[in-house]
Amino acid sequence: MSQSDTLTPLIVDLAKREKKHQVVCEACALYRLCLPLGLHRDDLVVLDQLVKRRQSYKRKQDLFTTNDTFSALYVVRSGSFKTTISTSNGREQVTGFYFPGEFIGLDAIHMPSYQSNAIALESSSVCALPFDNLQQVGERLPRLQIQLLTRLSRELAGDKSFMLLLGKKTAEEKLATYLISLSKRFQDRGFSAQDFRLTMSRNDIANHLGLAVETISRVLTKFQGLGLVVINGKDISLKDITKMEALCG
Amino acid sequence: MSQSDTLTPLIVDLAKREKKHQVVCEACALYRLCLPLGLHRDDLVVLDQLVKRRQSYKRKQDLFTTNDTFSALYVVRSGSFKTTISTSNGREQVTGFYFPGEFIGLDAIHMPSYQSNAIALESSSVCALPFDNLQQVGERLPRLQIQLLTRLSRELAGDKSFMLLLGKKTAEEKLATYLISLSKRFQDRGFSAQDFRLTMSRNDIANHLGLAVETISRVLTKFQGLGLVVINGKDISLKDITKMEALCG
DNA sequence: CGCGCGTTTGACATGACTCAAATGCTGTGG
DNA sequence: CCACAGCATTTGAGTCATGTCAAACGCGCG
Repeated sequence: MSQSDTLTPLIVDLAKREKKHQVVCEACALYRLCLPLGLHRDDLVVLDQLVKRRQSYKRKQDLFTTNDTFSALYVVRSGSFKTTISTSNGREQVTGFYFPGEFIGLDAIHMPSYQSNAIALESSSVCALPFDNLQQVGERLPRLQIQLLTRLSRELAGDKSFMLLLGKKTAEEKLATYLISLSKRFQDRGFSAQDFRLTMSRNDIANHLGLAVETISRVLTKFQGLGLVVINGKDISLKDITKMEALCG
Repeated sequence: MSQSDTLTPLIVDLAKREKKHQVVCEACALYRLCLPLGLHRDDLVVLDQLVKRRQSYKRKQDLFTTNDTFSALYVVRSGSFKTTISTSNGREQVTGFYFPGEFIGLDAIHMPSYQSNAIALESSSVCALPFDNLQQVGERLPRLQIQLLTRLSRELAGDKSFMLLLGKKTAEEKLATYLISLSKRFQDRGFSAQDFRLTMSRNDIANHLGLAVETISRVLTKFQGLGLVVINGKDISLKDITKMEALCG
């Protein structure tokens, strides 16, 4: 079966999407970071058909909640999200933060329901990749599957080194590591590695790093005292990234 | 291209393997737990051709080390392994334990090199899945790719809830959670959920849970005092799994 | 059988937590 | 546009869970 059989209706569809400002993958600002990377042009057309674009969420709104039936993976398009899980008695752990181009929901693949809660930290939007289709389409697009494998593997590796942070690092090392990690991620996304905005609350940071809010506050003021950072509310400026990296342990 | 083109030489090859006691996947005791699950019979023949069986390792021997070039995924066939990563200044974190049927190396997919160290805890053996081939073959066997996605996703979900343990649980809750988790894994593998052997040292357990060895010792004796467990060196017997689950927090 | 490592037990130290209170910021309604 | 309410952040003081250090014990391997 040739792919061009299905091509004509698709092009019409894509045109419709353009009208609704639903930028096709190829034209998306995240193109370089997102799923399509490594896909052929024909593959992209198929992917474009699959993606549900521009779902918007405002601050504190749930993208999904534990036990919601698993239906789609999400790619952050703008803004940021946090994911959390909880103990039976209600203690909560922030398991990750997600920025544009990053995937949310990878830990629920082939589970009946999501394994965590995903909450917007600010006004944000995502592309949804309905997983049923993704799987069918994936069988025709091996490169798509490989992209998924790569993403999963990368997040897994990240979580392993986060275990090292949680298990073996001091409060200062944790915060330094966290700031450096954010800095790198923003840099990868084409933003400043030095100046950025902490869209999550101090509470979220503390929770994520396994610390108390007060400790975050104290360490941040200490870092500021050392001239390592300048802090202005949610805005932070890393004044000596090299020295900060040395503090990561 | 029909698959039977390649079938005849394969059958000869499989016969050779049988002679060398290299049990084909279909006849393997781990069949139910391992990769082949969900594959069709024809697929299995292809997979069998790919797998390098019966690589043996003795206690403390490395399966791979950080920065070794990534070449294969491994499935534990017998025995057990731990994986570790380290800070630049030499502190080490045990990131996981692996038992028969479980995959090692998933965090290195599409990386140039392994991201961790994998070390045998006892005399153990693995099946190696060379990844170059796996990828090629995967393009012809979507079900294999899906198995891989599922495995990765499951390990990711496990690591997320391990973050909850490291970040938010007390020493007692950590150890209780750990013991229950082992119990479940052994049960899944057809072994007793009550009596099993801790193949890893107290040090490894402590390290993994973000605690000191002494703390493990103390909590274990406390659990024994409460009649929750009976401990005999590396052998442990869970005397009240329900009560232990209640301690998991 | 003995050596050495792994484990247990005890005493003490401390990093980070908890509680408390002051201060600052943000979004909302009049 | 301002003022206030309510939440987030900071700072300070005291406590505690778990770590560190030290020493005895015992099991398993050669």
